[in-house]
Amino acid sequence: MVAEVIIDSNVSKLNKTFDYEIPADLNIQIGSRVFVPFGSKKELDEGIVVNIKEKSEYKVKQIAGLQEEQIDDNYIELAKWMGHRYFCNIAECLKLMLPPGRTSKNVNNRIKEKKANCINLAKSKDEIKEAIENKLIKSEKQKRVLEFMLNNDNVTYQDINIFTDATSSVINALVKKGYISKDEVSIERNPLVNESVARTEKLKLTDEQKNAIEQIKNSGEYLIYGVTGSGKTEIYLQLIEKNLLQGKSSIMLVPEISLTPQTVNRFIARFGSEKIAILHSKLSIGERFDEWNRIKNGKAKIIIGARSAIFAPAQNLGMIIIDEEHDESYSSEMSPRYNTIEVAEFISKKFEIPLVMGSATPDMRSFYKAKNNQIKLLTLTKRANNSTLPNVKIVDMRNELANGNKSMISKDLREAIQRNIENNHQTILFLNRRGFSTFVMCRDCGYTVKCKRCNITLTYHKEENKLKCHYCGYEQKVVTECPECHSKNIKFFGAGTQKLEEEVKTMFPTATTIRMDIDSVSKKNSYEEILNEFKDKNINILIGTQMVVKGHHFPNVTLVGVITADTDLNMGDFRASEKTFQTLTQVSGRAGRGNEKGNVIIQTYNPDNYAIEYSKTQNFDLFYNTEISIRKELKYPPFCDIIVINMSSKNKNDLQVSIKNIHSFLKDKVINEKFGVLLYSPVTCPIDKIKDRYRMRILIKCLYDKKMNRLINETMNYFYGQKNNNCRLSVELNPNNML
DNA sequence: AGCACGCCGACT
DNA sequence: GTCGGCGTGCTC
Repeated sequence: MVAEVIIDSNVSKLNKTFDYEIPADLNIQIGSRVFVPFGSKKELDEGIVVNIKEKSEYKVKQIAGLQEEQIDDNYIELAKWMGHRYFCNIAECLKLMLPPGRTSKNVNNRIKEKKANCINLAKSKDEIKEAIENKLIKSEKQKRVLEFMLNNDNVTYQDINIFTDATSSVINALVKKGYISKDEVSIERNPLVNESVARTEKLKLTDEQKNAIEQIKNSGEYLIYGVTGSGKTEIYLQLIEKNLLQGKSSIMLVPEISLTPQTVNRFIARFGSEKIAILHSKLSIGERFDEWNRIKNGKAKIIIGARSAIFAPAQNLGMIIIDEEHDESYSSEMSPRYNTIEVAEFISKKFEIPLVMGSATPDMRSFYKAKNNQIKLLTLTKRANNSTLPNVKIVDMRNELANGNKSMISKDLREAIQRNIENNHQTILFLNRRGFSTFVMCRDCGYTVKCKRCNITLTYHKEENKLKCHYCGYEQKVVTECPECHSKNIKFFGAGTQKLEEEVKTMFPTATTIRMDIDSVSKKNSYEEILNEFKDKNINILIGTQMVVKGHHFPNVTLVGVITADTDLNMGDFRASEKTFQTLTQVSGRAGRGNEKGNVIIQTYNPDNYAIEYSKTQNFDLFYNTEISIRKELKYPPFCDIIVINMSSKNKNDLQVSIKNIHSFLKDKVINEKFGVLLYSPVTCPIDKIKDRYRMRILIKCLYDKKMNRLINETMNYFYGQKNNNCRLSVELNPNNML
């Protein structure tokens, strides 16, 4: 028998199967993880069997080894489907489904690498010995483990992990073997066991909630559409419980940013931590490995995680829940650029289980499907705790300017903040732009300081007194003289969170403030710490970017101020209105979650824009009706799909030649085969250069069907089949942002 | 991606 | 003569 094997490689040219003979003594199935000789390499390559057949037309080599765990064949199909749909290597997709930390190269190589990493200089056993003898290893514990590795040939990757990301099972194994004393094991590595949470019982449901739970029985897709506070989470909890009683597991996805202890604790309180596994990006490889295994061996039946948790090896999966389904983080920006909702749809169809999505501001696509009965719509109109929606006031900033107020804060907002401080209530100010000011310009010649690598205006950061590129992270000193005309008349325009914080401090000298954006989060405190400090110390004003928008519950926050609602509107993307409405609705939802009625003040230069106007009453239906007719007229999703073919190169000319070539290839096909598609000419990307690479793209509007899929895959094969002058090509399906 | 093969210039 | 630079092409 012959196995078709996908070789573990990200190289486009190797994105196909290779045939290998199955030796009689190995039990090889579809999904088996194997070691195979490949090319003229000395080391074996890792591969995954995706098909088995009688004969091969090639002269085949033999499979050299087999690893224990294997991938469920349904997931092999998923990987194949993803590879085609999202134009990436099947191997890359398969990696998402493998145990964490065991994703590349063969075991020997990984151990070598880890050994090299852990002592930073050793590449072989001799070198490790030498390092130990010469006392280059400082920690006694490390030394003992290194000796352990030297004396044992069958040391596993997990054992080696102890230097960077030890798993609790490895630590325990090493303790048992006497290589580490018990006292040395101070790290409790289960990400959940941090505090004991008091158990909660089922809450009493409203009729709407009851109805929703009753309706969600069979396989199919469901959209729970309900305003903030309408009790979606309680529905999830009770659905999961139903599954649990039938011995089935559930996957619940939440946006990365709202995967906080508060969210998780609510589930622990209901089900206890033993049954729950958490997966998110902040976990170390070791922690992830432990959680993965608890899922795989069936101990954890409730899987809560960010998008990649959709690939968790759930046993007897009974349901998938996607909370805040409109959230951008469900579309992967990195290869493989998959859409989590689509992957979940695939899995739910395959296993014939319900897919439950929830949002207060559903994605246009989902809601359109719901209106057309492709998704079952379950509406929650009432807030569960009977709290009322906040009062929303829209302030026209053009009038402020006319009245001589040059500050970022309008008169109305200033007065409201003042009242809030006096009443000892908290305020959140939202500004979707970090840094101090957006750009630095010479007033005499109009020169603006840009990143040489990305061609993006640099942002001034006052604390560090530096100019930063928000795309590549490049930093430089502040200019005091124009490099072009040598004028000293340099001015800082626009305003970010840092500047806002400064203005707030001047305006309210006695108030306490705290800032939350990428800069303050990554520097000193974690995201969690900032929010806790805000809550526990009853800090007057929290100033932040998008981060403050999602899913937190602050009972004492009664005022939310949106400094500029227009940021998203002006970004030149067909989703601009949708994003604006979503953001405003979400940010408004932060106000008045306790007993006090909340107030929201939205500052804008476009008070008549429908996205802003409808967010005042959080009227999604009204917004949807307006937006959907615009989408239909201009032929945008959900009435079509958008495919973007991105190309980049360090050489501008090579890029132009290459992309023209691809464009004419596409054009011929489209004309000859009479596709109903709109193929646009190659254009320079809005950001024309990132990290020294020039960027151009071709946009295609079409219905992304099998025929279109084949055309794009043919185009990619055509590109990779010729010399490509250091040009890179990547294709995105319905990308999040069009920059 | 590796790795080999092969074609050409540089150097003992 | 042969060592090594890297352009080209293949991997079941």
